[in-house]
Amino acid sequence: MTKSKPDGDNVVPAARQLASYIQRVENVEAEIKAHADDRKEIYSEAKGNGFDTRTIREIVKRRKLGREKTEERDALLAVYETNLDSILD
Amino acid sequence: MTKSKPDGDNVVPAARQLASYIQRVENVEAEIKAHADDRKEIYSEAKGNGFDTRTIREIVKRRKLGREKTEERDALLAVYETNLDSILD
Amino acid sequence: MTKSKPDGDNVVPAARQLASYIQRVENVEAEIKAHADDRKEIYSEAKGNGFDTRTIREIVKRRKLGREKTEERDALLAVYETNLDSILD
Amino acid sequence: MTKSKPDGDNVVPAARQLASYIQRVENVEAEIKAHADDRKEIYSEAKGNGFDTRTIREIVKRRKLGREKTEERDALLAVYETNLDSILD
DNA sequence: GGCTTGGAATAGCTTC
DNA sequence: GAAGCTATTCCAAGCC
Repeated sequence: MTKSKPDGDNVVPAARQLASYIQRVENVEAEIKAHADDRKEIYSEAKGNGFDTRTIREIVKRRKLGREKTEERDALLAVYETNLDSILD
Repeated sequence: MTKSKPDGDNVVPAARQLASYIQRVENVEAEIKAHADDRKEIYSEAKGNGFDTRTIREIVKRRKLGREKTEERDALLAVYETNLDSILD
Repeated sequence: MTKSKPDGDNVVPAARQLASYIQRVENVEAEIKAHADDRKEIYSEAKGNGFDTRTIREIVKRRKLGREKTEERDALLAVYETNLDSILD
Repeated sequence: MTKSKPDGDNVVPAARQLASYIQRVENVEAEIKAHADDRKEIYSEAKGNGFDTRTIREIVKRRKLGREKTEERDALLAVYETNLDSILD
């Protein structure tokens, strides 16, 4: 036997550490949820004022991606669609 | 004509309002991302200390669901699996 | 007691039915997986021939949505972005 | 100029190839959708006969994972939850 | 081999 | 309350 100390010295600290991780995760998830609720409210308010939330979401995405990449993707899409126009549909 | 005011009095305010929504969404998304990064770090730290993050995630989920519902689901799963044991595999 | 028949007359048939559902689901999921693998191969081949798979995926989505709705969405996005141009960034 | 041939000799074949990929993808996606609908119907039928579809889905997942891994995960979850019992809640 | 993108599934919200 | 849509989460695979 390599140790004479009771399990409590190993297991319990590990359990406490595990509990700590779980509570920390639960705390940050509570924050995330609060902000997600805020966002939902913003969209709800925008919708109430006649804006299309889908389009707003898309704009937010495009801005996050960056103007340059967004334009590249738009351009490539246009090329592909132009080429297809004479063939499909 | 019901209005003599130029469009600017309508369109521009709408544009400003749209811009405001977008910025508010971007602000809360920045907060969400910060907290999500925190959570990722907690899991990373837990993993570094030998914990299984998948299991921790599952526990977090089960706690969020509540003890009662969790136990109900466990019980039902056990029933179904017991019944299947004599038939499948 | 409302019934003198052994449980087997109720439980076992239910268990058999449950097993049947599970196997039917597993069968269709095998089919789905096979086709999903096919799709992956097609994209892989397209990529090997120099096509951008992200753009192809987007085109597939747009075609699924339908030309009309796609154009509506594009148009609304353009309006929103034009209005924002003078305000944000 | 390295080539005297008209663009058509390059662009159009590429366009045709692109169109071919798109149609092949659309074909396999139609198959996938058909099978996904089948699966939905199976679950719907199971539900109509009193089964809990969430539990059936879980069983299908567990069987896909394999008995061994499933039992390992269950065991680890039990260990973690036992250790937490004395600390959290 | 890890990390980041992409796909699938689940769950929640919205709409009818 | 059912059904579609959206968003998030989870998992796998491909890239670095």
